[in-house]
Amino acid sequence: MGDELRDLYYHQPFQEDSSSSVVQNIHMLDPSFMSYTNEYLYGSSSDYVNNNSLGKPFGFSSSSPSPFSSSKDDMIKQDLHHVDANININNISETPVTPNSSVSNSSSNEAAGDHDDSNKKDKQVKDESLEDGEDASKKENKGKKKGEKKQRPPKFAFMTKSEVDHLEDGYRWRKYGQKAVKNSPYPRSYYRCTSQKCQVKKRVERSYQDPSVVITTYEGQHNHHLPATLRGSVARMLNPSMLAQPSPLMAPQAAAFHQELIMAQMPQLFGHGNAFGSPPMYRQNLTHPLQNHQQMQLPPHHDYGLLQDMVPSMFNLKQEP
DNA sequence: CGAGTTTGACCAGCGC
DNA sequence: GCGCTGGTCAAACTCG
Repeated sequence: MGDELRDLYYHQPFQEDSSSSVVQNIHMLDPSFMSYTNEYLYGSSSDYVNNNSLGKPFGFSSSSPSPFSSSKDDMIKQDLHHVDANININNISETPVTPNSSVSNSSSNEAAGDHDDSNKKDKQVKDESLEDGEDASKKENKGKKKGEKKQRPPKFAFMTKSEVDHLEDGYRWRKYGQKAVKNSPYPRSYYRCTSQKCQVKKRVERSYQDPSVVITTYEGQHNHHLPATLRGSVARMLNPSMLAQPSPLMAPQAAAFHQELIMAQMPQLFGHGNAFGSPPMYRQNLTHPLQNHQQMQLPPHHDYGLLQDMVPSMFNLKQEP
């Protein structure tokens, strides 16, 4: 538990720059989200996997126990998470809470309490074998030793207020499954990166308690570049303040998903009737505002030539062959 | 026609 | 052992 909690980060991709009307808009959009973020946060994405897979919100404070706590142990677990998260916040005072997203992260060396792990490890074995073209492996892996522990890719989860379920992040994903989430009217979708040899997966589900919140969990790291076209459009589009380099305090996995978090903010930029577009427009297709970026009113002092240089360097953080 | 989505079936782990 | 659940597979389908 301790190790994974050390990897918990709160990161704010936006500078609190009053010159940016965009940022101001974000704060005005959902003033309640600060308290939401502070209240609902688990210590790690693996915690999210364990607890939220049962349809619970991303986290509960001890003062607001989950209505879906089915046992005393669950309640205790939630209290522990809350306490640990607070400790971590105190340790990382320079990384303020994101106004509309909370981030959690865990390493592959997950705590012993992650009872869901072994299940997924076996699945991973199955996937890897299939990739090698061993048709019979699917059956063979059934006989794997029970106690055998396999390394899992790092997981990284965050919540985003968004009207779209699947947030555009520059990568291409193929949906490979959808499951109903217990105690939630909203299904969970499973995506896999379409790039060959890239094992990154992500799960997307909507919080049952606050349907405007999308919970995205990533597993693994991309071993390839972003598609060039998307990279370019994103670079031209984003406010430089959003593209601040990941905090040196961030874990590698967190840094790797920094861009994802930024992109996750974009519905906030475009989806609430501000200068960039109306909510239905965004709901329809996230790329619309990107394509219409010429119409944006950009803060006068920002150097967008520099910006375009910043983006690839930031994205390069994701590459870890 | 290829790429992506849908959806029912299947599998493994866990708790009782 | 059984039922429940999360995760994945894969055939059928849709879309551009």
